[in-house]
Amino acid sequence: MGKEAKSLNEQINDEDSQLVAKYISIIYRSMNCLLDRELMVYDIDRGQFPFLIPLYRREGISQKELCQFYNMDKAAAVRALNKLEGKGYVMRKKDPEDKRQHQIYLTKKAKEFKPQLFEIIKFTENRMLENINEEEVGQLKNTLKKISSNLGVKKRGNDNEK
Amino acid sequence: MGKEAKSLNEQINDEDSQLVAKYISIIYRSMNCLLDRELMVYDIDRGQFPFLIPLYRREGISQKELCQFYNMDKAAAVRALNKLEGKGYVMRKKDPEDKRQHQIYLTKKAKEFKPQLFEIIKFTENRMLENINEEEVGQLKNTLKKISSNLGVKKRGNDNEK
DNA sequence: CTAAAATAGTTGACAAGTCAACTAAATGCG
DNA sequence: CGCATTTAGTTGACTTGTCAACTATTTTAG
Repeated sequence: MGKEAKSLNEQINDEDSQLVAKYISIIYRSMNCLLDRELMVYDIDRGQFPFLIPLYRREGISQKELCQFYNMDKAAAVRALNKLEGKGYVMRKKDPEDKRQHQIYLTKKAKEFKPQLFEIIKFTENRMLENINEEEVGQLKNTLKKISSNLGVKKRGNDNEK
Repeated sequence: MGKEAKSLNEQINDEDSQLVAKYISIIYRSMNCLLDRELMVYDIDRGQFPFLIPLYRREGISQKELCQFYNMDKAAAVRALNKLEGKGYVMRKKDPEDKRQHQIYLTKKAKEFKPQLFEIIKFTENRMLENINEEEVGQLKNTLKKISSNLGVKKRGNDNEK
């Protein structure tokens, strides 16, 4: 196999190599690796930090609302918040008006971590979007938003019609 | 709960709700759910079928090449191919010229499955891209390709510089 | 030629995330 | 009211996928 310089992607260059689904999964996984590396020195993982973001805007929201923010399974939220609580980033309080729900609050540790976290988020976002101009990014977000909403809301376990 | 019609995303509508990273992960997960549902009736899972795609174009390629096609970890390929082999979709042969490598071939079962598989792939792709015109899709693929290459190749375990 | 380095594949341990089944509280309807 | 349904959260079992450490070949340099 002396000079097999061309990758499979260069040799096989048809529709199936250009699927949006393929790009999405490659980007998702690569992005995760990048985040793992950036977060390595901190006491928090890729699966947990996203839940802090909506909380920085508004504390006291419920796990349900956090799930909706990311269209994510309830079980994932429980587990991420358990870890965040264990590591001292959030506190859960029973909602006095509806004892099924929790109200989630940030600790001092989480508030102090905010600048570093947003630095990492910005870094990652910039890294992904290197050499892509602002207009193109705007168009991208627009299209991705449509795709999310095309796929959206059709979960089975969580909240079905009726 | 009475009239809490606005979701968190509608209330909190700043930069952090518009991150490309956020859209990517929402789309990735929703797309997986959709695929799981479509594949449910077949004897193959979401983690396995992607490896068939390059094989439909060219048989005999190695696990390494399959990994490169998806920028995926070697371990993931081993496991997916073990399942594909177990279910009778592929066969592995030792490459006679380099006994470290395997050459991977499709079975009759895999070849017969091809039309249904491509139907599902097309369905999923169409579902994601509903109401998005061709030009926009082209632009999207273009941008996603740039992002993949911005993130690309910087794996630690697999093949580093030098 | 031979020892060292690189490469393909494998395995174990782990994180993330889904689904399904469950609990407990709240709501709705007879 | 009081029973049935819905809802928020929890748990167990499972699939994907990563990293790190390992084996067995192959390649490279001395």
